[in-house]
Amino acid sequence: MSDSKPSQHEEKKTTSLRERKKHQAKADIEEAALRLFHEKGYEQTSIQNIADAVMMSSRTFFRYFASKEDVLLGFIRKAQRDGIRSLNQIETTALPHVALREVFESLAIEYQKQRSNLQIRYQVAMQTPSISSMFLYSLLESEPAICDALYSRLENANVNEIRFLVAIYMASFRVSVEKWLENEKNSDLVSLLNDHLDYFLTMPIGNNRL
Amino acid sequence: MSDSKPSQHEEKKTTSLRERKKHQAKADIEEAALRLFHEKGYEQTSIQNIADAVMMSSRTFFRYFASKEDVLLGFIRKAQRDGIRSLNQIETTALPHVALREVFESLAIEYQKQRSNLQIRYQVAMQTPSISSMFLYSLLESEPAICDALYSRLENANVNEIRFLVAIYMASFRVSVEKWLENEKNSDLVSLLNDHLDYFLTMPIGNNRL
DNA sequence: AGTATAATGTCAGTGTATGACAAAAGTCAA
DNA sequence: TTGACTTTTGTCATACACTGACATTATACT
Repeated sequence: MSDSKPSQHEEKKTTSLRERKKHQAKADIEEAALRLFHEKGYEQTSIQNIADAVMMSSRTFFRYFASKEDVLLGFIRKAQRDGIRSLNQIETTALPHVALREVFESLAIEYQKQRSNLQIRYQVAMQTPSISSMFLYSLLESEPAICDALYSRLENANVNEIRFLVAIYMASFRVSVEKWLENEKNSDLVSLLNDHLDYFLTMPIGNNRL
Repeated sequence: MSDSKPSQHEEKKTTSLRERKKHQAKADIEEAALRLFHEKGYEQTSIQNIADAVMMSSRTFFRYFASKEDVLLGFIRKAQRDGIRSLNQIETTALPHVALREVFESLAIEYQKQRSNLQIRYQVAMQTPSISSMFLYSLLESEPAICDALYSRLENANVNEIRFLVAIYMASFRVSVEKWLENEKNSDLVSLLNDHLDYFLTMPIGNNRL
Protein backbone atom coordinates (compact mmCIF):
# COMPACT_ATOMS: atom_id res chain seq x y z
CA MET A 1 0.00 0.00 0.00
CA SER A 2 2.22 2.78 1.29
CA ASP A 3 5.43 1.12 0.14
CA SER A 4 7.81 3.27 -1.82
CA LYS A 5 8.08 1.25 -4.94
CA PRO A 6 7.27 -2.26 -5.97
CA SER A 7 10.43 -3.96 -7.09
CA GLN A 8 9.84 -5.86 -10.25
CA HIS A 9 12.95 -7.95 -10.06
CA GLU A 10 14.30 -10.64 -7.74
CA GLU A 11 11.93 -13.61 -7.72
CA LYS A 12 10.08 -14.28 -10.86
CA LYS A 13 11.00 -17.91 -10.41
CA THR A 14 8.40 -20.43 -11.41
CA THR A 15 5.08 -19.03 -10.23
CA SER A 16 3.44 -15.70 -10.86
CA LEU A 17 2.35 -13.35 -8.13
CA ARG A 18 -1.22 -14.37 -8.81
CA GLU A 19 -0.40 -18.02 -8.35
CA ARG A 20 1.52 -17.37 -5.17
CA LYS A 21 -1.32 -15.31 -3.73
CA LYS A 22 -3.83 -18.00 -4.50
CA HIS A 23 -1.67 -20.62 -2.90
CA GLN A 24 -1.15 -18.41 0.13
CA ALA A 25 -4.84 -17.62 0.45
CA LYS A 26 -5.73 -21.28 0.44
CA ALA A 27 -3.05 -22.01 3.02
CA ASP A 28 -4.27 -19.12 5.16
CA ILE A 29 -7.83 -20.34 5.10
CA GLU A 30 -6.81 -23.85 6.00
CA GLU A 31 -4.60 -22.71 8.85
CA ALA A 32 -7.19 -20.36 10.31
CA ALA A 33 -9.94 -22.94 9.93
CA LEU A 34 -8.00 -25.67 11.69
CA ARG A 35 -7.06 -23.32 14.47
CA LEU A 36 -10.67 -22.25 14.96
CA PHE A 37 -11.96 -25.81 14.71
CA HIS A 38 -9.47 -26.79 17.36
CA GLU A 39 -10.28 -23.84 19.61
CA LYS A 40 -14.05 -23.67 19.31
CA GLY A 41 -15.04 -26.93 17.69
CA TYR A 42 -16.04 -27.64 14.13
CA GLU A 43 -19.73 -26.83 14.38
CA GLN A 44 -19.14 -23.80 16.55
CA THR A 45 -16.97 -22.32 13.84
CA SER A 46 -18.90 -20.69 11.01
CA ILE A 47 -17.62 -19.99 7.53
CA GLN A 48 -17.97 -16.35 8.44
CA ASN A 49 -15.63 -16.82 11.39
CA ILE A 50 -13.04 -18.33 9.11
CA ALA A 51 -13.51 -15.65 6.48
CA ASP A 52 -13.17 -12.94 9.14
CA ALA A 53 -9.98 -14.49 10.46
CA VAL A 54 -8.31 -14.26 7.07
CA MET A 55 -10.07 -11.04 6.12
CA MET A 56 -11.97 -12.14 3.07
CA SER A 57 -15.60 -12.47 2.17
CA SER A 58 -17.28 -15.76 2.89
CA ARG A 59 -18.03 -16.04 -0.81
CA THR A 60 -14.32 -16.25 -1.51
CA PHE A 61 -13.97 -19.08 0.97
CA PHE A 62 -16.08 -21.19 -1.34
CA ARG A 63 -13.83 -20.37 -4.25
CA TYR A 64 -11.00 -22.15 -2.46
CA PHE A 65 -12.91 -24.93 -0.75
CA ALA A 66 -16.02 -26.67 -1.95
CA SER A 67 -17.40 -26.89 1.56
CA LYS A 68 -16.59 -26.43 5.19
CA GLU A 69 -15.92 -30.12 5.43
CA ASP A 70 -13.53 -29.91 2.49
CA VAL A 71 -11.20 -27.68 4.51
CA LEU A 72 -10.90 -30.38 7.11
CA LEU A 73 -10.86 -33.54 5.01
CA GLY A 74 -9.68 -32.52 1.55
CA PHE A 75 -6.15 -33.03 2.78
CA ILE A 76 -6.89 -36.62 3.74
CA ARG A 77 -8.49 -37.39 0.42
CA LYS A 78 -5.41 -36.04 -1.27
CA ALA A 79 -3.11 -38.20 0.84
CA GLN A 80 -5.32 -41.14 0.00
CA ARG A 81 -5.13 -40.41 -3.72
CA ASP A 82 -1.38 -39.92 -3.61
CA GLY A 83 -0.89 -43.18 -1.78
CA ILE A 84 -2.90 -45.08 -4.32
CA ARG A 85 -0.72 -43.95 -7.19
CA SER A 86 1.68 -46.70 -6.20
CA LEU A 87 -0.85 -49.16 -7.59
CA ASN A 88 0.43 -48.57 -11.10
CA GLN A 89 3.87 -49.80 -10.15
CA ILE A 90 2.68 -53.23 -9.17
CA GLU A 91 3.71 -56.10 -11.39
CA THR A 92 0.88 -57.91 -13.07
CA THR A 93 2.32 -61.18 -11.86
CA ALA A 94 2.17 -60.27 -8.20
CA LEU A 95 -0.09 -62.16 -5.85
CA PRO A 96 -3.03 -60.19 -4.45
CA HIS A 97 -1.61 -60.33 -0.95
CA VAL A 98 1.74 -59.01 -2.09
CA ALA A 99 0.09 -56.27 -4.12
CA LEU A 100 -2.19 -55.24 -1.27
CA ARG A 101 0.64 -55.24 1.21
CA GLU A 102 2.53 -52.86 -1.07
CA VAL A 103 -0.43 -50.59 -1.68
CA PHE A 104 -1.25 -50.12 1.95
CA GLU A 105 2.35 -49.83 2.98
CA SER A 106 2.86 -46.95 0.59
CA LEU A 107 -0.37 -45.44 1.82
CA ALA A 108 0.94 -45.73 5.35
CA ILE A 109 4.18 -44.04 4.31
CA GLU A 110 2.21 -41.23 2.75
CA TYR A 111 0.22 -40.82 5.95
CA GLN A 112 3.34 -41.02 8.06
CA LYS A 113 4.72 -37.93 6.37
CA GLN A 114 1.78 -35.90 7.63
CA ARG A 115 1.28 -37.11 11.16
CA SER A 116 0.65 -33.88 13.05
CA ASN A 117 -1.48 -32.53 10.26
CA LEU A 118 -3.61 -35.66 10.21
CA GLN A 119 -3.79 -35.82 13.95
CA ILE A 120 -5.44 -32.46 14.43
CA ARG A 121 -7.91 -33.25 11.67
CA TYR A 122 -8.67 -36.58 13.27
CA GLN A 123 -9.24 -34.99 16.66
CA VAL A 124 -11.61 -32.44 15.23
CA ALA A 125 -13.45 -35.04 13.19
CA MET A 126 -13.95 -37.38 16.15
CA GLN A 127 -15.76 -34.67 18.08
CA THR A 128 -18.50 -34.35 15.49
CA PRO A 129 -20.51 -37.38 14.32
CA SER A 130 -21.38 -35.98 10.91
CA ILE A 131 -17.70 -35.30 10.34
CA SER A 132 -16.40 -38.58 11.64
CA SER A 133 -18.59 -40.23 9.05
CA MET A 134 -16.88 -38.19 6.39
CA PHE A 135 -13.50 -39.02 7.82
CA LEU A 136 -14.36 -42.69 7.63
CA TYR A 137 -15.62 -42.20 4.13
CA SER A 138 -12.46 -40.43 3.04
CA LEU A 139 -10.56 -43.55 4.03
CA LEU A 140 -12.91 -46.04 2.44
CA GLU A 141 -14.02 -44.19 -0.67
CA SER A 142 -10.89 -45.24 -2.50
CA GLU A 143 -11.72 -48.89 -1.98
CA PRO A 144 -13.47 -49.34 -5.34
CA ALA A 145 -10.57 -47.64 -7.10
CA ILE A 146 -8.11 -50.01 -5.46
CA CYS A 147 -10.26 -52.97 -6.39
CA ASP A 148 -10.49 -51.85 -10.00
CA ALA A 149 -6.80 -51.15 -10.27
CA LEU A 150 -5.84 -54.46 -8.74
CA TYR A 151 -8.29 -56.37 -10.82
CA SER A 152 -7.10 -54.84 -14.07
CA ARG A 153 -3.45 -55.31 -13.23
CA LEU A 154 -3.35 -58.75 -11.70
CA GLU A 155 -3.56 -61.82 -13.86
CA ASN A 156 -5.97 -64.52 -12.85
CA ALA A 157 -7.68 -62.29 -10.31
CA ASN A 158 -11.17 -62.93 -9.04
CA VAL A 159 -13.30 -59.82 -8.61
CA ASN A 160 -15.14 -61.01 -5.53
CA GLU A 161 -12.00 -62.25 -3.89
CA ILE A 162 -10.22 -58.97 -4.58
CA ARG A 163 -13.09 -56.97 -3.25
CA PHE A 164 -13.25 -58.97 -0.07
CA LEU A 165 -9.51 -58.89 0.48
CA VAL A 166 -9.28 -55.17 -0.12
CA ALA A 167 -12.01 -54.64 2.46
CA ILE A 168 -10.09 -56.74 4.98
CA TYR A 169 -6.85 -54.91 4.33
CA MET A 170 -8.70 -51.62 4.44
CA ALA A 171 -10.11 -52.49 7.83
CA SER A 172 -6.63 -53.34 9.08
CA PHE A 173 -5.36 -50.08 7.71
CA ARG A 174 -8.17 -48.14 9.30
CA VAL A 175 -7.64 -49.63 12.73
CA SER A 176 -3.92 -49.01 12.39
CA VAL A 177 -4.49 -45.38 11.51
CA GLU A 178 -6.93 -44.93 14.37
CA LYS A 179 -4.57 -46.41 16.92
CA TRP A 180 -1.69 -44.44 15.45
CA LEU A 181 -3.57 -41.15 15.70
CA GLU A 182 -5.03 -41.84 19.13
CA ASN A 183 -1.74 -42.39 20.81
CA GLU A 184 1.23 -40.05 20.65
CA LYS A 185 3.49 -42.96 21.44
CA ASN A 186 2.67 -44.81 18.26
CA SER A 187 4.93 -42.92 15.93
CA ASP A 188 5.41 -45.59 13.32
CA LEU A 189 2.26 -46.30 11.35
CA VAL A 190 4.04 -48.59 8.91
CA SER A 191 5.15 -51.06 11.52
CA LEU A 192 1.80 -50.78 13.29
CA LEU A 193 0.09 -51.73 10.06
CA ASN A 194 2.54 -54.53 9.39
CA ASP A 195 1.96 -55.92 12.86
CA HIS A 196 -1.74 -55.98 12.20
CA LEU A 197 -1.35 -57.59 8.82
CA ASP A 198 1.09 -60.17 10.14
CA TYR A 199 -1.25 -60.97 12.97
CA PHE A 200 -4.12 -61.23 10.56
CA LEU A 201 -2.17 -63.43 8.20
CA THR A 202 -0.96 -65.83 10.85
CA MET A 203 -4.06 -65.93 13.00
CA PRO A 204 -4.72 -69.41 14.38
CA ILE A 205 -8.26 -69.34 13.09
CA GLY A 206 -10.72 -71.73 11.69
CA ASN A 207 -9.56 -74.37 14.14
CA ASN A 208 -10.54 -73.13 17.55
CA ARG A 209 -14.13 -72.50 16.65
CA LEU A 210 -17.20 -74.20 15.27
CA MET B 1 -64.99 -33.32 10.47
CA SER B 2 -68.42 -33.83 8.91
CA ASP B 3 -68.91 -37.27 10.38
CA SER B 4 -72.19 -37.87 12.13
CA LYS B 5 -70.88 -38.94 15.49
CA PRO B 6 -67.60 -40.18 16.82
CA SER B 7 -68.13 -43.64 18.19
CA GLN B 8 -66.42 -43.96 21.52
CA HIS B 9 -66.41 -47.71 21.64
CA GLU B 10 -64.88 -50.53 19.60
CA GLU B 11 -61.08 -50.17 19.57
CA LYS B 12 -59.48 -48.75 22.57
CA LYS B 13 -57.03 -51.57 22.41
CA THR B 14 -53.47 -50.78 23.34
CA THR B 15 -52.72 -47.39 21.80
CA SER B 16 -54.55 -44.12 21.98
CA LEU B 17 -55.70 -42.20 18.95
CA ARG B 18 -52.91 -39.75 19.54
CA GLU B 19 -50.33 -42.50 19.52
CA ARG B 20 -51.77 -44.05 16.40
CA LYS B 21 -51.80 -40.71 14.60
CA LYS B 22 -48.22 -40.05 15.54
CA HIS B 23 -47.18 -43.44 14.34
CA GLN B 24 -49.09 -42.96 11.12
CA ALA B 25 -47.64 -39.52 10.52
CA LYS B 26 -44.11 -40.83 10.89
CA ALA B 27 -44.86 -43.72 8.55
CA ASP B 28 -46.43 -41.34 6.03
CA ILE B 29 -43.42 -39.07 6.05
CA GLU B 30 -41.04 -41.96 5.61
CA GLU B 31 -43.03 -43.46 2.76
CA ALA B 32 -43.41 -40.17 0.91
CA ALA B 33 -39.78 -39.29 1.45
CA LEU B 34 -38.49 -42.61 0.12
CA ARG B 35 -40.77 -42.37 -2.87
CA LEU B 36 -39.59 -38.86 -3.67
CA PHE B 37 -35.94 -39.74 -3.09
CA HIS B 38 -36.36 -42.62 -5.47
CA GLU B 39 -38.18 -40.56 -8.09
CA LYS B 40 -36.22 -37.31 -8.02
CA GLY B 41 -33.09 -38.14 -6.08
CA TYR B 42 -32.16 -37.32 -2.52
CA GLU B 43 -30.72 -33.87 -3.05
CA GLN B 44 -33.41 -32.89 -5.52
CA THR B 45 -36.04 -33.57 -2.86
CA SER B 46 -36.49 -30.77 -0.35
CA ILE B 47 -38.03 -31.08 3.07
CA GLN B 48 -40.77 -28.85 1.74
CA ASN B 49 -41.49 -31.38 -1.02
CA ILE B 50 -41.87 -34.11 1.56
CA ALA B 51 -44.00 -31.94 3.83
CA ASP B 52 -46.23 -31.00 0.91
CA ALA B 53 -46.65 -34.65 -0.05
CA VAL B 54 -48.01 -35.52 3.38
CA MET B 55 -49.74 -32.17 3.86
CA MET B 56 -47.98 -30.90 6.90
CA SER B 57 -45.72 -27.99 7.63
CA SER B 58 -42.00 -28.51 7.19
CA ARG B 59 -41.61 -27.63 10.84
CA THR B 60 -43.55 -30.72 11.78
CA PHE B 61 -41.27 -32.86 9.67
CA PHE B 62 -38.48 -32.03 12.09
CA ARG B 63 -40.64 -33.11 15.01
CA TYR B 64 -40.62 -36.63 13.59
CA PHE B 65 -37.15 -36.79 12.11
CA ALA B 66 -34.04 -35.08 13.33
CA SER B 67 -32.84 -34.45 9.81
CA LYS B 68 -33.44 -35.27 6.18
CA GLU B 69 -30.76 -37.89 6.42
CA ASP B 70 -32.50 -39.42 9.43
CA VAL B 71 -35.51 -40.33 7.29
CA LEU B 72 -33.28 -42.34 5.03
CA LEU B 73 -30.85 -43.90 7.47
CA GLY B 74 -32.57 -43.94 10.85
CA PHE B 75 -34.06 -47.25 9.88
CA ILE B 76 -30.64 -48.75 9.30
CA ARG B 77 -29.31 -47.47 12.59
CA LYS B 78 -32.27 -49.07 14.30
CA ALA B 79 -31.66 -52.40 12.59
CA GLN B 80 -28.04 -52.12 13.64
CA ARG B 81 -28.97 -51.45 17.24
CA ASP B 82 -31.49 -54.27 17.31
CA GLY B 83 -28.99 -56.70 15.90
CA ILE B 84 -26.44 -55.80 18.50
CA ARG B 85 -28.78 -56.62 21.34
CA SER B 86 -27.82 -60.24 20.83
CA LEU B 87 -24.47 -59.38 22.31
CA ASN B 88 -25.89 -59.63 25.79
CA GLN B 89 -26.82 -63.24 25.26
CA ILE B 90 -23.27 -64.33 24.64
CA GLU B 91 -21.62 -66.44 27.29
CA THR B 92 -18.59 -64.93 28.92
CA THR B 93 -16.67 -68.09 28.21
CA ALA B 94 -17.15 -67.93 24.46
CA LEU B 95 -14.16 -67.42 22.22
CA PRO B 96 -14.01 -64.07 20.41
CA HIS B 97 -14.48 -65.74 17.05
CA VAL B 98 -17.54 -67.60 18.22
CA ALA B 99 -19.00 -64.48 19.79
CA LEU B 100 -18.36 -62.38 16.71
CA ARG B 101 -19.80 -65.00 14.43
CA GLU B 102 -22.97 -64.95 16.51
CA VAL B 103 -23.20 -61.19 16.67
CA PHE B 104 -22.89 -60.67 12.96
CA GLU B 105 -25.10 -63.59 12.12
CA SER B 106 -27.91 -62.14 14.18
CA LEU B 107 -27.24 -58.78 12.59
CA ALA B 108 -27.51 -60.42 9.19
CA ILE B 109 -30.78 -62.02 10.22
CA GLU B 110 -32.08 -58.65 11.32
CA TYR B 111 -31.09 -57.16 7.96
CA GLN B 112 -32.57 -60.07 6.09
CA LYS B 113 -35.99 -59.28 7.48
CA GLN B 114 -35.91 -55.89 5.83
CA ARG B 115 -34.40 -56.56 2.45
CA SER B 116 -36.57 -54.43 0.15
CA ASN B 117 -36.66 -51.62 2.64
CA LEU B 118 -32.87 -51.62 2.94
CA GLN B 119 -32.40 -51.97 -0.77
CA ILE B 120 -34.20 -48.78 -1.71
CA ARG B 121 -32.32 -46.90 0.98
CA TYR B 122 -29.05 -48.31 -0.26
CA GLN B 123 -29.82 -47.32 -3.83
CA VAL B 124 -30.67 -43.77 -2.83
CA ALA B 125 -27.61 -43.50 -0.61
CA MET B 126 -25.23 -44.70 -3.30
CA GLN B 127 -26.32 -41.93 -5.63
CA THR B 128 -25.22 -39.21 -3.24
CA PRO B 129 -21.65 -39.11 -1.87
CA SER B 130 -22.53 -37.23 1.31
CA ILE B 131 -25.19 -39.83 2.01
CA SER B 132 -23.14 -42.87 1.15
CA SER B 133 -20.71 -41.68 3.80
CA MET B 134 -23.53 -41.68 6.30
CA PHE B 135 -24.66 -45.09 5.15
CA LEU B 136 -21.18 -46.40 5.72
CA TYR B 137 -21.09 -44.71 9.06
CA SER B 138 -24.40 -46.20 10.12
CA LEU B 139 -22.85 -49.62 9.60
CA LEU B 140 -19.56 -48.88 11.31
CA GLU B 141 -20.64 -46.60 14.11
CA SER B 142 -21.66 -49.55 16.25
CA GLU B 143 -18.15 -50.96 16.11
CA PRO B 144 -17.02 -49.37 19.37
CA ALA B 145 -20.15 -50.60 21.10
CA ILE B 146 -19.50 -54.14 19.90
CA CYS B 147 -15.90 -53.90 21.05
CA ASP B 148 -16.93 -52.68 24.47
CA ALA B 149 -19.61 -55.29 24.87
CA LEU B 150 -17.32 -58.10 23.83
CA TYR B 151 -14.49 -56.88 25.97
CA SER B 152 -16.63 -56.64 29.06
CA ARG B 153 -18.25 -60.00 28.50
CA LEU B 154 -15.39 -62.18 27.40
CA GLU B 155 -12.85 -63.42 29.90
CA ASN B 156 -9.20 -63.05 29.08
CA ALA B 157 -9.92 -60.72 26.18
CA ASN B 158 -7.34 -58.37 24.78
CA VAL B 159 -8.67 -54.94 23.85
CA ASN B 160 -6.48 -54.47 20.82
CA GLU B 161 -7.13 -57.93 19.54
CA ILE B 162 -10.88 -57.49 19.93
CA ARG B 163 -10.83 -54.17 18.19
CA PHE B 164 -8.89 -55.55 15.29
CA LEU B 165 -11.06 -58.63 14.98
CA VAL B 166 -14.28 -56.66 15.14
CA ALA B 167 -13.00 -54.43 12.35
CA ILE B 168 -12.22 -57.46 10.21
CA TYR B 169 -15.60 -59.02 10.84
CA MET B 170 -17.27 -55.69 10.24
CA ALA B 171 -15.53 -55.39 6.89
CA SER B 172 -16.72 -58.88 5.97
CA PHE B 173 -20.21 -57.94 7.00
CA ARG B 174 -20.11 -54.73 5.04
CA VAL B 175 -18.97 -56.39 1.84
CA SER B 176 -21.60 -59.07 2.34
CA VAL B 177 -24.31 -56.46 2.73
CA GLU B 178 -23.13 -54.53 -0.29
CA LYS B 179 -23.09 -57.61 -2.51
CA TRP B 180 -26.43 -58.68 -1.10
CA LEU B 181 -28.03 -55.33 -1.86
CA GLU B 182 -26.41 -54.91 -5.26
CA ASN B 183 -27.73 -58.11 -6.67
CA GLU B 184 -31.35 -59.21 -6.61
CA LYS B 185 -30.20 -62.79 -6.93
CA ASN B 186 -28.42 -62.79 -3.61
CA SER B 187 -31.38 -63.31 -1.39
CA ASP B 188 -29.65 -64.92 1.54
CA LEU B 189 -27.41 -62.51 3.41
CA VAL B 190 -26.71 -64.96 6.21
CA SER B 191 -25.14 -67.56 3.97
CA LEU B 192 -23.35 -64.86 1.98
CA LEU B 193 -21.81 -63.64 5.21
CA ASN B 194 -20.95 -67.12 6.35
CA ASP B 195 -19.25 -67.82 3.04
CA HIS B 196 -17.13 -64.73 3.48
CA LEU B 197 -16.27 -65.55 7.05
CA ASP B 198 -15.44 -69.14 6.20
CA TYR B 199 -13.26 -68.00 3.36
CA PHE B 200 -11.57 -65.51 5.61
CA LEU B 201 -11.03 -68.06 8.32
CA THR B 202 -9.55 -70.70 6.06
CA MET B 203 -7.58 -68.47 3.76
CA PRO B 204 -4.27 -70.02 2.75
CA ILE B 205 -2.37 -66.97 3.79
CA GLY B 206 0.87 -66.16 5.40
CA ASN B 207 2.55 -68.86 3.36
CA ASN B 208 2.32 -67.75 -0.20
CA ARG B 209 3.79 -64.34 0.40
CA LEU B 210 6.92 -62.66 1.72
C1' DA C 1 -68.97 -29.73 28.76
C1' DG C 2 -64.69 -27.78 30.13
C1' DT C 3 -59.99 -27.95 31.36
C1' DA C 4 -55.39 -29.88 30.90
C1' DT C 5 -52.06 -31.69 27.68
C1' DA C 6 -49.91 -32.61 23.56
C1' DA C 7 -49.38 -31.81 18.46
C1' DT C 8 -49.19 -28.61 14.82
C1' DG C 9 -48.61 -24.24 12.23
C1' DT C 10 -46.58 -19.79 11.73
C1' DC C 11 -42.84 -16.75 11.96
C1' DA C 12 -38.32 -15.27 12.48
C1' DG C 13 -33.57 -16.34 12.38
C1' DT C 14 -28.92 -18.83 11.64
C1' DG C 15 -25.75 -21.24 8.76
C1' DT C 16 -24.21 -23.59 4.39
C1' DA C 17 -23.84 -23.16 -0.29
C1' DT C 18 -24.48 -21.16 -5.22
C1' DG C 19 -25.36 -17.99 -9.26
C1' DA C 20 -24.90 -13.37 -11.24
C1' DC C 21 -22.72 -9.28 -11.83
C1' DA C 22 -19.89 -5.38 -10.64
C1' DA C 23 -15.43 -3.81 -8.55
C1' DA C 24 -10.62 -4.51 -7.79
C1' DA C 25 -6.17 -6.47 -8.67
C1' DG C 26 -2.70 -8.79 -11.54
C1' DT C 27 -0.75 -9.42 -16.38
C1' DC C 28 1.23 -8.03 -20.50
C1' DA C 29 2.46 -5.22 -24.44
C1' DA C 30 3.26 -0.84 -26.57
C1' DT D 1 3.48 4.49 -17.52
C1' DT D 2 -0.54 3.79 -19.80
C1' DG D 3 -4.19 1.04 -21.32
C1' DA D 4 -6.52 -3.20 -22.54
C1' DC D 5 -7.20 -7.96 -21.01
C1' DT D 6 -7.85 -11.63 -17.62
C1' DT D 7 -8.42 -13.34 -13.07
C1' DT D 8 -9.86 -12.79 -8.52
C1' DT D 9 -12.76 -10.80 -5.21
C1' DG D 10 -16.84 -8.54 -3.06
C1' DT D 11 -21.68 -7.71 -3.00
C1' DC D 12 -26.25 -9.00 -3.54
C1' DA D 13 -29.87 -12.24 -4.01
C1' DT D 14 -31.47 -16.81 -3.46
C1' DA D 15 -32.34 -21.75 -1.99
C1' DC D 16 -32.31 -25.17 1.40
C1' DA D 17 -31.62 -27.36 6.16
C1' DC D 18 -32.55 -26.67 10.61
C1' DT D 19 -34.10 -24.36 15.32
C1' DG D 20 -36.45 -21.52 18.90
C1' DA D 21 -40.62 -19.10 20.31
C1' DC D 22 -45.26 -18.63 20.48
C1' DA D 23 -49.99 -18.97 18.98
C1' DT D 24 -53.46 -22.36 17.38
C1' DT D 25 -55.64 -26.63 17.05
C1' DA D 26 -56.60 -31.28 18.33
C1' DT D 27 -56.78 -35.06 21.70
C1' DA D 28 -57.45 -36.63 26.56
C1' DC D 29 -59.49 -36.76 30.95
C1' DT D 30 -63.07 -35.92 34.41
